[in-house]
Amino acid sequence: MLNESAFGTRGDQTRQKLIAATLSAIREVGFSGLSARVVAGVAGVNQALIFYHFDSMDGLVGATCRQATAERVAVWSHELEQVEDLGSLVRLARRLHAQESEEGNVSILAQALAAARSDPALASVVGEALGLWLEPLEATVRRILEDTVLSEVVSAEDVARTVAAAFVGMELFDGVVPRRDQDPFAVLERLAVLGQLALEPGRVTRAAIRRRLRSATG
Amino acid sequence: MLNESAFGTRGDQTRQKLIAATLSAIREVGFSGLSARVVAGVAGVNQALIFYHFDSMDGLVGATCRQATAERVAVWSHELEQVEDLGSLVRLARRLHAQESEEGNVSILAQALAAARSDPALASVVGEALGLWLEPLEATVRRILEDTVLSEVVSAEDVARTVAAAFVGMELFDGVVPRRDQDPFAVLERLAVLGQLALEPGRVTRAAIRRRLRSATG
DNA sequence: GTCTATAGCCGGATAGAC
DNA sequence: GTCTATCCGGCTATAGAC
Repeated sequence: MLNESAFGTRGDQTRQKLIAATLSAIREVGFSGLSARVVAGVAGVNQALIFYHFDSMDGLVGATCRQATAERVAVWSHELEQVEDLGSLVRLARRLHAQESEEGNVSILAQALAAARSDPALASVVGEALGLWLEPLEATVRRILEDTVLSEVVSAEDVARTVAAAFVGMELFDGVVPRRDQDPFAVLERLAVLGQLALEPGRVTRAAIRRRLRSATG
Repeated sequence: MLNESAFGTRGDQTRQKLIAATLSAIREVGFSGLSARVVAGVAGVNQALIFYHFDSMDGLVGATCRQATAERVAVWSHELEQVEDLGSLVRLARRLHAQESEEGNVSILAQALAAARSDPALASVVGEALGLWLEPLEATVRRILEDTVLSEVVSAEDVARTVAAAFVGMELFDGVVPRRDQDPFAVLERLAVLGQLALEPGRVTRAAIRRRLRSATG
């Protein structure tokens, strides 16, 4: 390797080890229990290297958030592109929830989101990360809304935002509120069936919606 | 005052001051920045009193969570009882979001929820607090679903849980993802109009739903 | 019940040898 | 780039006078 900028240099390996260790550390001790000592311990490297490579703990957490999100989005955005109707979206959400929450990834995002409420620096990083998710989701929502009465009632952007927020909220509820039924997405899946039914041409007409909206928005 | 167990004793005043101070402290420095010194400073009492009255910081946070939630629920459950249809529920949610998020209360709940993911003791307290919200909400949802086709498709409990989760998620998104439009609830309000329309008797029949559900749930 | 003082720990971060 | 050693500050929690 004559090129020094190639990947795989020792320093680069350390950086990657630290980022990976940060993720496992959050999974184990949570956002609040995170510390330079814990991360270094998990990574098996010296604690001082965190500050050499990332300047501060905030720097490390930010880098981890960026990279981890980009990786997860890369995996799922491809699947998101195949989705053409509401039912498929809910089924995808169900799979995403099942897999990612087993790995603890959604929980990490949720915790970062909560911590960001009182940490402007983290807020900008998390905002960026969330944008990575919202972009492909918005495209999918736009496709689903296309040619339905909904498209003239709400914007794909607003809906995508609401869907993502609900998804994160459901993740937060897991493990705190005991759940009798096995899967929160079962509810949504059944509602999606009804939604799709209602969206069918002729069932609810554009004229009826316009009339109702006019009288509702006094 | 001959009765020692009456409210208003000095110790009781201190306890209340500490709980109130904990709330303001979380609003100012966030869950992560919370400490005995900060709370005592805000309350204007001695730091050691926290441990005298609440044993530990966890004890203080737990007591605060319990009391603050009970107060908020008491205020809103009355309004929740008046709600009879989807549109009213969304409008109430909008007002609740506007008022409570100005005071930072929902954000506190969201942060507690996130922190609870890696703190079993906090998780049980927060779970209890969330239950206080879910109970009146579930009753309201049950009333809304009554006599609609939805009532045989989903349970009020599941829907209440999903609605609450979405609400908390939207609160978390605030301040992290920049929002172009003024109010996330505007989307829901318009969707509610459509939903109410679709629920009208005759529009989507029970028979149609059963048929569709059977073919969807392969 | 409330105060002062302090023990004891763990956190982020740095200096400087290698 | 990596290591050892260390500073310093903030944290929870307690002991003991009042």
